Amino acid sequence: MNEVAPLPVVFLMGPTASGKTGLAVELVQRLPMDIISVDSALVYQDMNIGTAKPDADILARAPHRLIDFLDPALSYSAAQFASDARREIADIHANGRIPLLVGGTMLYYRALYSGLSELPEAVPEIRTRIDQEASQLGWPVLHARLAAIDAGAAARIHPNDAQRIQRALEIIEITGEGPSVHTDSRHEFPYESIQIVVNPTDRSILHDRIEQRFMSMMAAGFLGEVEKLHQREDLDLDKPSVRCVGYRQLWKYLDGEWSLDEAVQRGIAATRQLAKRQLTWLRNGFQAEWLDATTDDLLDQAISKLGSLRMTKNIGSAP
RNA sequence: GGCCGGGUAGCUCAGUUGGUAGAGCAGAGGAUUGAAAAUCCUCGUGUCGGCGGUUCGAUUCCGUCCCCGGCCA
Repeated sequence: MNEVAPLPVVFLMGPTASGKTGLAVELVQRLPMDIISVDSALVYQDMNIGTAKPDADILARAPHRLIDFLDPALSYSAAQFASDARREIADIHANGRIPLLVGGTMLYYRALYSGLSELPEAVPEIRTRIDQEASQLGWPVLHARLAAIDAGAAARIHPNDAQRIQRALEIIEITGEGPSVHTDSRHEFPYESIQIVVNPTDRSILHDRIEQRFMSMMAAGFLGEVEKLHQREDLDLDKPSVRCVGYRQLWKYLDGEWSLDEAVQRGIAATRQLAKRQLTWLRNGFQAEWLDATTDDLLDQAISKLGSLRMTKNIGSAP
């Protein structure tokens, strides 16, 4: 085998409303790059306004892969993303171009970069059954059951964390063994990655942007978009799509639980909380270059970070 | 102008039979392996509206003033 330098991949990360998409669109118009979205909400069809999905105009100039292909009744997953993204990366490289991964779903970046263990995928019937058991016995009982089978996993999962207890029990049911015995098969990322974070230095600027964006979503017909989903018989608050920030809160307004004003205020708060969690990931889970989203020459700064990239397969950064 | 309620954490409010106070929400930090825009954990000192008085001690009782509601003029 001849020594071939790894092909480049760029991660453009940041919290919601930080301006990632705008920067990405400018980048692909100047560099030979193609965008792959890394976003668990943009995958859904018929969810455009509330997810801040790029419009047709922008997509014409800067096509995005892995958006707008899944019905809101269906679930996606980090594992499916990792697999889809690997396929798209290979395709873009085959065209002699550089994949620009843009988005705010940090677990997806991690699944792609570090890999996931060999674990079975979700089985809805099992989850439903575990939910029913939990409603009768309570999650602490199920947590105790997990502890008896896999003490390590139980120690890692808080007794109140229903979602993770359920997942662990699901793995046990399918494989006959606890999650701990399956969790050591991560891989090396086979590409040279450049990781960039865009974020306003001052949190209050991000908060203002989030509020303004939510208000313009409302002005653009966000409620009508949620109403259409609400009318469907096959959607409810248990669906990952409906749980998306903003959608969940407007859904509760449509259910008559909250006033519209309360739903909007809670939607804005939920978006700020999302941004905070994203920043926690970015601070602790990656070693990226941070750029101030509010700076005038953001594009130039980003381009200079990418200066060392090579497009073709046989030219890499020298050893 | 009179009467009745209220004025306590950024917001909504609880409470202290007088020993300087606590919830929810918001906010901050953290975790994160097939739901991840999800799920979960941790973090609460603030002239208890102002000024006087009673008291060893007042946010709590009394007086007075200010502000916000409601009713009556």
